Amino acid sequence: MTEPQPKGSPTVGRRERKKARTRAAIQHEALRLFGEKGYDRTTMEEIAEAADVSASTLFRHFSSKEALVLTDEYDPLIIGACRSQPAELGAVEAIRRGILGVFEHMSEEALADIRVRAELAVSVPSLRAAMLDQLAQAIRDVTTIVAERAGRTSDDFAVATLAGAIMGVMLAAELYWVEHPESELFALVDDALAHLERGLTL
Amino acid sequence: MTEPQPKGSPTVGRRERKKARTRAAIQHEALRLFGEKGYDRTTMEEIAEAADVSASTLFRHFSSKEALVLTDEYDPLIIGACRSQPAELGAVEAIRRGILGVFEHMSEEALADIRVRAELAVSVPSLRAAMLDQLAQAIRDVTTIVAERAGRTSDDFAVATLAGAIMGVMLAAELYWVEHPESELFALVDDALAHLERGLTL
DNA sequence: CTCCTGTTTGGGAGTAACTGTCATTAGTGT
DNA sequence: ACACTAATGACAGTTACTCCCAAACAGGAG
Repeated sequence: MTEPQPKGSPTVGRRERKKARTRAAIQHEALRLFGEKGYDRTTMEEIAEAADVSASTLFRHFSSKEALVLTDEYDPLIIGACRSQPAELGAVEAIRRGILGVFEHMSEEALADIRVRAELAVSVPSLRAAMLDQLAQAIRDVTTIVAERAGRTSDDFAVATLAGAIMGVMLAAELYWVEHPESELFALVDDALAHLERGLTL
Repeated sequence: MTEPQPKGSPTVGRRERKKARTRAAIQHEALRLFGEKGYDRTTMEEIAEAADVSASTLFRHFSSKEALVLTDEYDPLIIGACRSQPAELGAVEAIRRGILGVFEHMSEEALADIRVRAELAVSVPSLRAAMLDQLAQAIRDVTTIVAERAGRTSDDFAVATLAGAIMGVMLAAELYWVEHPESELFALVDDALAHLERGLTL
């Protein structure tokens, strides 16, 4: 066990850096091509070509074409942010603040990226479909958070129901956002969760 | 314009009946094979073989492998049932009664079918994914119903939020049901919507 | 520097879900 | 019986994805 990172590099050696760069390059080229030519009209081979890697390598980094669009690193951040909210807050409020906290610290670039992905994810059937896997994972995560704050187990049906409602209103916000381009995602998510906390009265 | 249906046949002629029978046979064999061999280990050709049709015909009836599991005829029934609830009921209550009304009139066989599908839809990634398309459509349908009852437009964000919450709690009920086989789907859906109407208090 | 080890990559063969086309068959209205 | 349309079948082609094996390469030990 000699020191793993001798100098400035905070995480790892050249190997992993190269890997990360390759991965980023692939995703970058993929999103570019999807934007230029359309998702369906872009083949995995073209993406591999553009990123100057073999098709094998592409599939090792991204297990599916959908993953090229849907993969991001925000979910763990949001979960952490929700968890670290003051304990006296209710679950919905904690999640609301957690989400908005993460959004606030994002660059304009990253936000634009999210919008592109969301538009793709809504307009391309196979992507729209693949999103549910993310949604299901999100429901599980939310269930855990809700259970923690309520002092109940994740098996509690009331907890599951609330988690479902939370993800439901957030999904509705996202869909509304894509259909109304002039709106702002944060504001909608904020509104939706606030509306939920007030009991969804019309 | 001579009379389309001369005798007792309420809808159509032999051609469409045959078509419907072929379609039903395909789906039946598909679900059987999926149950026996597993979804991934069953090919479209095997299904075509088992239903005694060509692969072409299979794809004409079901545009994708997922559609074989996810296609059903209940959504329009449920929508109709919700619409025909007394006008004085709130949206959530109308939907609750509409859904339970349809479920009540279903045979044990049909219910078992639904269970098999739900289990497949949860356990098989590509199906889990494809469900979101159904979910999105359901959210749109629910949005319409909610808007009607609230005397608002479908563009109203509060309406969209409520619709999202309704589908969210129903999805949560379905997921809970699959994870807790001893529970009853109706009861869970009923509970979930009732919980929602009471404001999702823990 | 040199060898050794484990990881990343590339290449190629193979599978299976689709797609499109065209000829054939089978119901339907006249 | 005859024409018309809808359903089917057969076939070739595309593409996402998997498996496998060999080459290149980074990192540590002698």
